[in-house]
Amino acid sequence: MGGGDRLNTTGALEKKLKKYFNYDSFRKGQREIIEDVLQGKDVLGILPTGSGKSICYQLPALLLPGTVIVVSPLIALMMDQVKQLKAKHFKQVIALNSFLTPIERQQIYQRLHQYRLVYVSPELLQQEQFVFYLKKMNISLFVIDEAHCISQWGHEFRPDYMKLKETIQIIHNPPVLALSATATPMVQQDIMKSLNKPEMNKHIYPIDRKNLIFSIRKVNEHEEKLASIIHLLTIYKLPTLIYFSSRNTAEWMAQTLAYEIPELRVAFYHGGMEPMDRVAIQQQFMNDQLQVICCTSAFGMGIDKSNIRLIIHYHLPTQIESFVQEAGRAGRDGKTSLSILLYSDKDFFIPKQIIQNELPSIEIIQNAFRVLYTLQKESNIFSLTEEQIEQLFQINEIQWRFMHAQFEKHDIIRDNKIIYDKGKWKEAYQQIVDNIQERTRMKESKLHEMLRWIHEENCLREALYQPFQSTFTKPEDYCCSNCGFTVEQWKPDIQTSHHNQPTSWQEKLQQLFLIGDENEAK
DNA sequence: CGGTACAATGATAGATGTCGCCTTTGGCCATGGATCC
Repeated sequence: MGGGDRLNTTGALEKKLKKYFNYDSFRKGQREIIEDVLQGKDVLGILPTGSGKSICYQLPALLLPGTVIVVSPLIALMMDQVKQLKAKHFKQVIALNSFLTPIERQQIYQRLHQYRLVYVSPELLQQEQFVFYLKKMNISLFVIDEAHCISQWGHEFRPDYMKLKETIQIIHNPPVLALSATATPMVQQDIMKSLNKPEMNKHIYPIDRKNLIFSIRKVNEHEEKLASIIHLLTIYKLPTLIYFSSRNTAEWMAQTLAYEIPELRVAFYHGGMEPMDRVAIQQQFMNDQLQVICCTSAFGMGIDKSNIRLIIHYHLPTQIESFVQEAGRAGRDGKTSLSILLYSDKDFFIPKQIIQNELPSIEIIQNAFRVLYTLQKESNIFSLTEEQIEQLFQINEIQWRFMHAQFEKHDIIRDNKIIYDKGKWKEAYQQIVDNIQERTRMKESKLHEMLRWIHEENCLREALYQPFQSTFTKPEDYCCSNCGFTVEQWKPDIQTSHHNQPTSWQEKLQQLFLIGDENEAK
């Protein structure tokens, strides 16, 4: 491609950007990624939150012939994006999910090629019927949004994330764009490996946030945590998230706080709640009708509230990546915000247990092979209900998902049939066991990394970002509790965070037109 | 003892009735979209 062509392309890019998204210029990273994408290269993009990642595929969707497929981890995220695009008069876009009736779904499948942008879950990509239609289409780009989910969820919790590489093959190898706001070099490697794309063009930008203050407070008893939280919430009436590793504790804290601080508007949020309730709580928090949410890790992805000022960790996550994500939900507007982790030595046990429960034990694997062998002798058809599986294999649903994915991977179960081969089974058993041991070791070392950070004596900021990138920006004023910061000296900017502050007419108009946050975050 | 999602299915309680039925004022039946496991 000659220089002249390049210039024309660039001009066209900006024109489209203005026309469809009403931005005058690109933000850092966007142009570089889009140019690579338009040239058909495979791209891995790590851009900080609020930097307009979605433009990186939405704009190419308008320019490229054919359809762009976007793999998204949450239905709510897909719906949100589609809503925003439709408000911008980008109509050839759809989110496919279980909210559609089977009839609607059929109709959409048949005219799928008419859409420029199609959002799907990784699970849907395993539906044969859906892939049947995809195969016949011209797919110009295959996007994985929130690509760290491959690494974070794909190995056990949502194994369909690990099958994306097969889908990419089946739909005739379109260019791939993987995007995330949080990925250590290790996670980047994992993403590229699981997509079977070792040669992706990397566009990595720093993700450190200089407006966040990091603070760790060590306590002896849980009562001290409660006292600390009550103290903090009495001083600071700010949009706040408190993270827990257990649903019960989150509920208990919400109730206790409501009792202890009567004027506080507080709620709890976790994955075990009704979908309707979850949406309601989230909305009330967004609209500043709720000030504090006691939540598990279920609360976060897709929460686009710019003025969260305080993140408290009552429990510690199993890895630094999760902590950075959760703490990073504060101060999206760039204003100084505070992350406080409350730690007692006993807390080590919870993440340790969670890690242990994620994968089946060796005994369970042995038993599973025995059970499968017995079943296979009677009939090679594998059809059991969930209850039967839990009974026979002594396993929970999540562990079974992992096992089932492993059995399919090693060709022990195929199309609900058990295929017996002594040699193959023996080898598969060894590989599965090795895999589990390796994964568990890795998780434990990640937990230790988290604990090492908690016990760090030098700058917390430096130690926190060190696994992610080589450099970071040191703030002028407050840095962390190891660099002389104490909670008492913090004077947050109350102006923008107080719920009674009237929003400007521009903001109201923006909300009305569902234009989203992309203009505000600087 | 502890956490994350999606899709697809079957059971269930509650609303509806392009003039539902029968009769007088609600009770009963078939139907098929939400909701809960």
